Amino acid sequence: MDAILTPLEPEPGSTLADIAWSRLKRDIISGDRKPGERLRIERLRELYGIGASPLREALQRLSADGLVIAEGNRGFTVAPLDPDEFRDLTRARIAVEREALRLAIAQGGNDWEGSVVSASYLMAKADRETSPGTDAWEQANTTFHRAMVSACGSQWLLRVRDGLQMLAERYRRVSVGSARSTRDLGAEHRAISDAVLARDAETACALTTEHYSKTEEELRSVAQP
Amino acid sequence: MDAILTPLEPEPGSTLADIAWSRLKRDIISGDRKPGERLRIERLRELYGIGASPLREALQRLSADGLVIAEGNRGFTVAPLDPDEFRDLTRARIAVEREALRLAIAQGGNDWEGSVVSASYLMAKADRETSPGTDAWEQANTTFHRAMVSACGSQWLLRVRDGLQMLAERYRRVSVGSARSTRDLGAEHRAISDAVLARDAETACALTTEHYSKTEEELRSVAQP
DNA sequence: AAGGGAGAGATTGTCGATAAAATGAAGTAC
DNA sequence: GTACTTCATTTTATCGACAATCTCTCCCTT
Repeated sequence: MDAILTPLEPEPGSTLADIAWSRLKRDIISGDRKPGERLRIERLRELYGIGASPLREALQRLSADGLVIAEGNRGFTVAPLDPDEFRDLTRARIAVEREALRLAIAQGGNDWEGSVVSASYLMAKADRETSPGTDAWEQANTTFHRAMVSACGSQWLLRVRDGLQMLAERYRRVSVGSARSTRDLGAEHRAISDAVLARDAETACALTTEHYSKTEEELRSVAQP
Repeated sequence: MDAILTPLEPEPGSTLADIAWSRLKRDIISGDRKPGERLRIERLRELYGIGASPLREALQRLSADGLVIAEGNRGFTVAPLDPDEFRDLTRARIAVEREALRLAIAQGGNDWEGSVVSASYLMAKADRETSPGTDAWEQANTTFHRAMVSACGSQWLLRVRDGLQMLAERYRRVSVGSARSTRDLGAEHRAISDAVLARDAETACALTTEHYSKTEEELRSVAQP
């Protein structure tokens, strides 16, 4: 009896600041808000129909997340994209992910194995039917890589990993399209999940490292023609 | 000519939201704001003499940092301390720090070696003259461990590391005092910096892992008598 | 051409009003 | 006595107007 008149997400415990955060995040990651773009409060108010106070709170959170740059008395901008920063980000991501992967492979139980199989199946489907840059593919990719490490046993390691993955996703989504890839991503994903299910930590780490590095090199070559 | 009448930090580009963030952070880490304590805006306004809007923005940032819990329509609280979470945190911290340490040892140049020597000297002094929990010791400790990994070559890895270190510091500062330690922290620190300067990555990683793990176990034994 | 404002425009912060939600205390039915 | 309502109180979240502060540009003086 309450499903008809719901002008905004009626999720329990949600505030306008939360909604603004989640929408801005989505739009920045998808490239809808361009890197370097100034985020003027007045404009955002019109765009999102949300008042200044919740918007400012959301922008502060996003600046802690690394998606937005806040400069005192000079407002907010979408964090710029920089090939060197993506290299840096990739290095950090590989470092964190390798450790998480080793821990997950060492400690994961049956539930984890099940989620790995499930995510691999959906990833294979997405690799066949869609391509990088689409919402569907990106979501499958996010879920796939997260499933591999989800049993690492540390919520904090996962939280850190998720943050880095989010930043990397923005780089990929914005840069993709101009990249004519010769890679077989389906094969790479399959190899990773095979190694994970075989509990071969060293191979899984090596493959994942290569997987992320290749993406980084690919985007680098696009940025510097 | 502007150093006399400065009621608030006159640092360029600083806003009240920044000041509120930094003060709240300091007070939470030092244990001045107790774990689990409710952070009512009205009360904080009186305490810090800052309006509601900048305070809310600061609290949102702190919630992204992990020091504050924000629950929609139920306000903000200082993140609680939980021995299990500290174990989790320590695991994540060790994972990140090991990778950063390996990278720094592999890539560090002369400047880095110099900063390691300098930080070790000051750490040794602090280990002799102060004890864990004091501002002086904690600052030396923070600088010491950061110096070891500062040449890792990834700003993002450092940023993540700093965030975890900050959270861990709060656990240590709040829990210390009740702990009657039998450790020789000076010796542990010396061993670490020796291994680092000898470019012995494996030993340095092993010693750092043990160093952090011992702290975690010590605090665990305090929490469950 | 360098330096120093003046002033326009943005950003940040304050305050009070109001809406929305959670809390807690009675009260009521069973 | 327990569980469920109701209702007043308190807390939180949001808005909108205004004030204060800062930034940046442009123009003027020297």
